[in-house]
Amino acid sequence: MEAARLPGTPDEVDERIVLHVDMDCFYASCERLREPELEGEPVVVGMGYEPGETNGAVATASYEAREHGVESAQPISQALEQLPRMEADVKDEQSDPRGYYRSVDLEFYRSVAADVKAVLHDCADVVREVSIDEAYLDVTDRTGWDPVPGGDPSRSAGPAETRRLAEGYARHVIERIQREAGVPASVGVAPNMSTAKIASDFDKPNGLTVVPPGHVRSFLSPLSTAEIHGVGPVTARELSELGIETAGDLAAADPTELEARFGQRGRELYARARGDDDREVTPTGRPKSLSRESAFAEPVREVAPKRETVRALAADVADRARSREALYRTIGIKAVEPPFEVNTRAESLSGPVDDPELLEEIALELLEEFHETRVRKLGVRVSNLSFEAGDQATLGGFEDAEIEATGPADGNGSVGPRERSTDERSSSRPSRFRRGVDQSALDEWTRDEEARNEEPRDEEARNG
DNA sequence: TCTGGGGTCCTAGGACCC
DNA sequence: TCTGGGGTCCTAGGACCC
Repeated sequence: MEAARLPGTPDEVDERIVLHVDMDCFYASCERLREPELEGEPVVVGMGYEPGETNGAVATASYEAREHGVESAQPISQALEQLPRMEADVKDEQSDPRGYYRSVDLEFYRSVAADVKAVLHDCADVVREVSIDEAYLDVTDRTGWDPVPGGDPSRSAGPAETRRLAEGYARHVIERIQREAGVPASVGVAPNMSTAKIASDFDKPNGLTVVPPGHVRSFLSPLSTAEIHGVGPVTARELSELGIETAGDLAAADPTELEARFGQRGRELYARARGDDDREVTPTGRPKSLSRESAFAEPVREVAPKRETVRALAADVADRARSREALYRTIGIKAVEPPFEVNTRAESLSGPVDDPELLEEIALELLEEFHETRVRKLGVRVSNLSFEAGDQATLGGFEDAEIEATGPADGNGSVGPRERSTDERSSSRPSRFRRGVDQSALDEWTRDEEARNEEPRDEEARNG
C-alpha cells in the first residue's frame, strides 16, 4: 500500500488532498427533501418502526431531535419518552416539543444517494464509497494546498492560519451536493484518510474543516481517543486505564507497549493518532460477504418458526447474491440467544457456487445445533465471494472420474468432520455440488471452449 | 433504556500439508 | 518412526463502523 513515497522517509510531508464527505443525518435529510415542512423540526427515522407503533430502533435522528436526547440505535419506545410523537390531528394544540417519526425507506434514500454520488464522481477521479452516506475523495489533482491570496485567516475552516485553495474546492463540493441532491453534507479535508474522517466530524452539521499538511498533529492532539476511527467503547476504556485519554497521549505513548496490549491494532491506532496514514484512496471494491438477518418480537424456541425464518433469509441472500453476480463458497448462520449472545456457524464448500437450494439446505443444517435453543434473532450469510463467471464449480461437464484423477481438493486440505458431513449430504444431492474441485481442474475447464458455451446449471433451472 | 440490520477486519486455535 | 518448523485454510468470536 506504500504510495509513491520512498520507504524510510516518514518525515516527508504528505501533500495529498483527501476529502471525507459525510452526509448530515442522511435519512432525516432525505425525509425533509420530500416533506419540506419537516425543515427545522425534530425528525426521527426508525427501522422496524411502523407509524403509530412503538417498536423498532432509531436509525437517524435530526439534530433537533438529538437535543431532546434521542440517539442513534435507541429503541423507539425510549425515544418516544424523550420526544413524544407529533399527532397530525392535534398539531396546533400541542405546545411541548414533539417529534416527527418516520420509517426507514431505503429505496428512496438510495435514489438520493445516487444523486450525491454523481456529484462526487464528477468532483474527483477516485471515490471510495464507504456507505450510503459517506465517501472519501482524492482530489490532489483537482486543487491544491496553496494559500489563498488575500484570504481572511479568521475565516479559515480549520486549524491553519491561512486559507487554502482546497477549502474553496470543498465548499464547491458541499454546495453542489446541496444543489443537485438537495441534502446537506459535512466535509473534512486533510492529507490522509483518517484525518479527513475526523475532520468531517469536527464541525457537524454543515461543517467544513480543513487540516493542511503540517497541522495534522496539532489538530488531532487535543481530541479524545474515541474520536479516532477504530476506537470504540472497549478500546477507549482500555486506553483510559493506561492513562491515555487524548490522541496526543496516544501519539506520545510507547508503540511497543501498545502493540503488546492491542496487537496489530495498537500500532495502527498509534499511527492514526500521529496522523500517519498512507493508505491510498482506492475505489470501492466488491463486497466480501452478503447477509440478511431478522429479529423475532419475542425469543423463540420452537423449531418450525426458526426453520421458516432461516429459509426466508436464505432465499433472500441467494437472490441478492445472484443479482450481484456473486458466487459464494462459505455459507453461515447466526443465532442470537437472549440477552445478546451471538453464535455463528459456517461451512465452506470446495468451490464457489450460485445455488439457492444448497444455500438453504446448509443453512438449515447449521441451524440444527440450535433446535433446542431460544433465539431472539437469526441470520444467514454467504462469504468467500467471487465474481468471475468461470469460477463456479457447479457446472456440467465435470465428472467424478475427472476429479478423482486430479486428486482430492487440496485447496483447503482439511479432511475433518466437515468433509464427513459433506459426504453424508452427497447421497441426497448430485455429488458434483459437494466434492472437491481443485484449481487446475477448474482452470482446465475454463479453457475448454465447449464447456464455456454451456449454460451454468442455475441458468438452466431458471430457464425452465 | 435490554439493542435493528448490514458490513469490515483481526485473532486464536485446530487441522493439515510439505 | 520420531521430531519439528513454516505455511495455509477453516471456524468462531469480538470489536468496530454506519
